[in-house]
Amino acid sequence: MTTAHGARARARIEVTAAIKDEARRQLAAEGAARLSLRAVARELGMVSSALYRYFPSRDDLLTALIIDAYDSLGGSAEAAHAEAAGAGPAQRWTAVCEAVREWALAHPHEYALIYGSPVPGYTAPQATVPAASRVGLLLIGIARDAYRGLGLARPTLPGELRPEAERMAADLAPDLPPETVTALVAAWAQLFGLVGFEVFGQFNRLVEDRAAFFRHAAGQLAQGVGLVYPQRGPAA
Amino acid sequence: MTTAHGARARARIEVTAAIKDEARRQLAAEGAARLSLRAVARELGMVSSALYRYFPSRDDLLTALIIDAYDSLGGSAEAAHAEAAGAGPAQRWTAVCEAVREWALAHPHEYALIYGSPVPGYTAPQATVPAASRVGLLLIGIARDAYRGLGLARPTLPGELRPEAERMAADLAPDLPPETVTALVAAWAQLFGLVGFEVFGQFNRLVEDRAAFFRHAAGQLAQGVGLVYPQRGPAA
DNA sequence: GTCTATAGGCGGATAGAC
DNA sequence: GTCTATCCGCCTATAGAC
Repeated sequence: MTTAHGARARARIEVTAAIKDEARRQLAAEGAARLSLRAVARELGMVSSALYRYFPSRDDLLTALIIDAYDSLGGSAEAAHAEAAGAGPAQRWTAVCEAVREWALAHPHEYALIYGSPVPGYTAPQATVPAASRVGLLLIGIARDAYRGLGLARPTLPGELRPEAERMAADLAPDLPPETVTALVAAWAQLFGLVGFEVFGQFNRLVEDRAAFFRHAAGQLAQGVGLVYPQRGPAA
Repeated sequence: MTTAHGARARARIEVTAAIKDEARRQLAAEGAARLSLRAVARELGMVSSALYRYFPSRDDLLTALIIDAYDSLGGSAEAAHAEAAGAGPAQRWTAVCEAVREWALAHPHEYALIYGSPVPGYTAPQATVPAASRVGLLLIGIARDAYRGLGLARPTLPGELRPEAERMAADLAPDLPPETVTALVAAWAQLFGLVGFEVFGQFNRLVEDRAAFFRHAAGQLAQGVGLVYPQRGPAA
């Protein structure tokens, strides 16, 4: 019984994975807006109606792909952060940014799925939120470490923005100065601006040494957040 | 003869405009990837084959929409810049950034068309380049004015990036310091990161007073470029 | 869980009459 | 420039047999 159940469960997992893999391939060829259950089934040698046993609709497949993409990106970023564990906040910041960039360049279509144009007619369910938050939480954590270690400069803030800054801080990181939280949110958006421009080709014929350009820009972002005291950790 | 020609030419222009208008409406409903000549024709009470007299293919219609979008955005930005003509570089910078943001919020689907995910299978022809460059040229012009008026701080640049910076400067603005050109390109990408996050909904439940948030962030971008001496112009 | 069959659509693009 | 007709393809989703 358990064996049979186990085998069935295993088969289900494998087929589900195969469907998602093929769907990802199609994401590259057709884009999320034209992702088609039928085409996925055809490519897998299945019949389209069989897929409905795994994903009740096209949108559910899309949701699964989105969560996978966020988790894949989040995992890469967390791994890079863990590898830089001994370094100072500025280095760890840059390590995370570079991991985001590298993941995006390696998975442009999944990047487009999560940070590109929304798919018309589709709205991501709340179930995507935890996975989507991972990179942001990582960046907040780096700022928090710097703050606790007094390695954080406090950015300036116009009075006009103070109420909003306090609201954001209460929501995202009540233990950090509102100025820092505001700068973090801005840097987060700007990071994906840099990455998106590169992935989507806006830097074509404009920036050649994109790795060096990005490294510098990411460092400037760290500075904007206030991570200005690069504390060398134990020897690498 | 000339009258007949004129009438025909006028009719052609009007129908072309109607096709593009309807196509823009569909962009909102379906997205660029699913833009369909047939659906446009249906909505206009035409027959699909008639559209081919105006646009030889779906991609040509897409190209026309892209150029229109870039021109619309560029025009808005240029108008905002002209209105701020008397102000200092930092104010003019912020005016242009805010015009970009407002245009994007007013035309989210056209924004997605030009700065969102690329449409799979479509590559924009060189004909889009001049329209696409307008905002960038405006930003370069502001920095140039500041530079000529000695109102420009020179950003720092790591040695690693110097060759690339010099290459970019030679391409984009040989009269400006390479450090400035590099900072400009980064700020340009970051500007669209901020705008994109807002337009595509990444700030939902996160940033509430988005206008104030953006104004501040745009000002920080200006500072990163070196536009730090706000010279008040003649009274507004 | 997979199959066939079916309903009820949709698309790009072309030929050839008018 | 617009029409009809046509080629040949595509899609989501369901019913019901096995």
